Amino acid sequence: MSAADELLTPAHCISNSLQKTARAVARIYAEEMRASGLTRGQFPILESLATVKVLPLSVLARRLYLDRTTLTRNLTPLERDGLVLRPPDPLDARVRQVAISPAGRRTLRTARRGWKRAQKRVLERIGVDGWRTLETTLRDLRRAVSD
Amino acid sequence: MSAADELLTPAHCISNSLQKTARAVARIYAEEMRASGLTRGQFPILESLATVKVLPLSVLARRLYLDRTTLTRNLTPLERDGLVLRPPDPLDARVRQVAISPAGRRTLRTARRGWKRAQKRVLERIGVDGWRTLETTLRDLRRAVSD
DNA sequence: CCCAGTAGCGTGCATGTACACCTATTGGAT
DNA sequence: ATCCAATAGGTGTACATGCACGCTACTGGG
Repeated sequence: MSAADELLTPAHCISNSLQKTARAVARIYAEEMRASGLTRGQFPILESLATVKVLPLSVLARRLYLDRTTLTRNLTPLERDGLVLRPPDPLDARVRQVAISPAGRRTLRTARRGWKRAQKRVLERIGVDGWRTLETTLRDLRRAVSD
Repeated sequence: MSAADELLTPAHCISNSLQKTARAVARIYAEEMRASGLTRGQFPILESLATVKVLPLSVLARRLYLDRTTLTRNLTPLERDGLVLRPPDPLDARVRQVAISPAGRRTLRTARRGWKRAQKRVLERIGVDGWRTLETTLRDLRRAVSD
């Protein structure tokens, strides 16, 4: 009888706990960013692209802890709206790179205002130090389950 | 210039951090539970129903931090496969209750074995004490943003 | 130089997520 | 008794997620 047996009952499911919390928090961000036209899923994609020229799809997917095929789908509306470009890699015809467009940068600047409001709202509830600690814990957890 | 200004840049997005971690962790559970036929989203629904007779849809949705209409969709495959029932409330014709069926309980028992393997795998990585702390933090965060 | 193996991507399918909008029922106010 | 605001729920639409499968292009050993 290990001391951790209690944690091996479904009420303590790590996956569900994360999922529920992600849903609850995501509502705040979705609400504040609605006017920008970007969803809470599209925003991190554009943010990742903002500081680089181009990235292969697979590399971007890994950074976002997203399945490669999921990222392909998520890029569809962004490409349709002209916010991202998909140039080929001149050195390897298999690779389709991803890049943010000028229109994408403009949309991103607008969305950042709503994002900041949401981040502030949640930070007020959780506390700055609380988030610093939690952020580290979550990053460690992601890495621990992804090797 | 507040000490928290650094946390108000998108690289420190609380929503995305939770979302990424939830995706990374969910893969472990999906992998271990695949054979049971239950998804990582269906499992918490059946678990919630296992300890009660019936629940109104809205009450169940609130407990899972799910939008009411999302739960309606998520119940569709469960009802189709005979794992949940949707009896009417004899006292209020507007209410459609949700209940687990005997077949649902059988499936749930099988799925729990896979779930336990996944939970063990993640607990090994994060550590028992790490999860105790994180679990509390996440529950507090959910409640803080949901009032 | 050729081809087997592999790497990078996209699509079909099923499920997950939530907002806008709709219908039906209820219970209280008049 | 009637009306109506509030409540419970479902549907249309759009985006999110990832597995199975298949295609094309590169790569390295013979």
